[in-house]
Amino acid sequence: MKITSRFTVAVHTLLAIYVLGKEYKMTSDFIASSVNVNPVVIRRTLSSLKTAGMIDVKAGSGGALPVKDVNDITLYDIYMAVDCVEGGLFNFHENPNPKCPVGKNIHAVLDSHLSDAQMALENELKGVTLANLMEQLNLLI
Amino acid sequence: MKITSRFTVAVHTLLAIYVLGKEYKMTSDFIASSVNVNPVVIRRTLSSLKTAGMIDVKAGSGGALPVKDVNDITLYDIYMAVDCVEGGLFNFHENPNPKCPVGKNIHAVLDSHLSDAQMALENELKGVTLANLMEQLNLLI
DNA sequence: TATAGTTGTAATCAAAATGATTACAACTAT
DNA sequence: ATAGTTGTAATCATTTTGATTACAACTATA
Repeated sequence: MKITSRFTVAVHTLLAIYVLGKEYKMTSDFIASSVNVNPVVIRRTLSSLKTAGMIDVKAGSGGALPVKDVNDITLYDIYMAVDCVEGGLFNFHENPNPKCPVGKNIHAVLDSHLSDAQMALENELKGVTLANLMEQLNLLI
Repeated sequence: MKITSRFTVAVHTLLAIYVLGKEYKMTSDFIASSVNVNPVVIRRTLSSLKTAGMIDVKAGSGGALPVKDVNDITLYDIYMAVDCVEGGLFNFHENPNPKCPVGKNIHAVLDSHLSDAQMALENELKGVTLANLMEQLNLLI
């Protein structure tokens, strides 16, 4: 299986807010039409990003506003904000047989390698900031 | 979401075959009781591993046998053999709005970074061989 | 060659996760 | 007071997963 699209939706949402926020009021409806998903999906995303301290949203008045500096938001931060891989990236079969020498030790043998692989992925995400993405984006607009 | 347990099941299966194969006949039933899943799940796993050229299984006579050298099987090879992330590790929202400057360019901006992250994970898996795992396992048995 | 023990695979099922959608209360600016 | 929002619960359909049943096909061997 794959990592939930909540992640790319959240990145898209932040880019929209930071890039278009001065020109438009960034309501969930507006963002939803850029991302092309249901506005409720965006409201949930905004809620996560707000909890993570990246943006501000107020019920009633509406419109999301940037809070954090673009250099202080990495892809990893966003990935964490929307709970992509709670409890580890890899699924593990539940009850290996403890009476079998392999079943008994499979976790001891495998866990650290899986964790290393997950960390490698996450470190890569830590190396990309929203500022980087905006820089790339501005060259294309 | 997470990477399917087919992967850890396959690693467990190979370890069982390579470590216990001299002592026992490695039928799907036998392996299933070590992994603690349904024998059919193991037969499907064996089928994938056979297609990848790692083991041999014959209908009728039964019992899986090692084919490849343990130094020539990495965690990445196993991960590929059981199709963990066909079509990319990350889900992407399907139809970003091409009329929006962000929607239009979100793929151009994001794809390479996601691909880099996936490659970082996979490179880590390439660095671990079945020989490494067996070495660790033998210290514990 | 008949048989017992396997594998290969299709079909079905239940469970879990995901995202879509509806609905509506609560809030805020004007 | 109102219009436009957000926040969130509830429901739904879809997809994916792994479990399970069932059975044909195959092989060694008695």
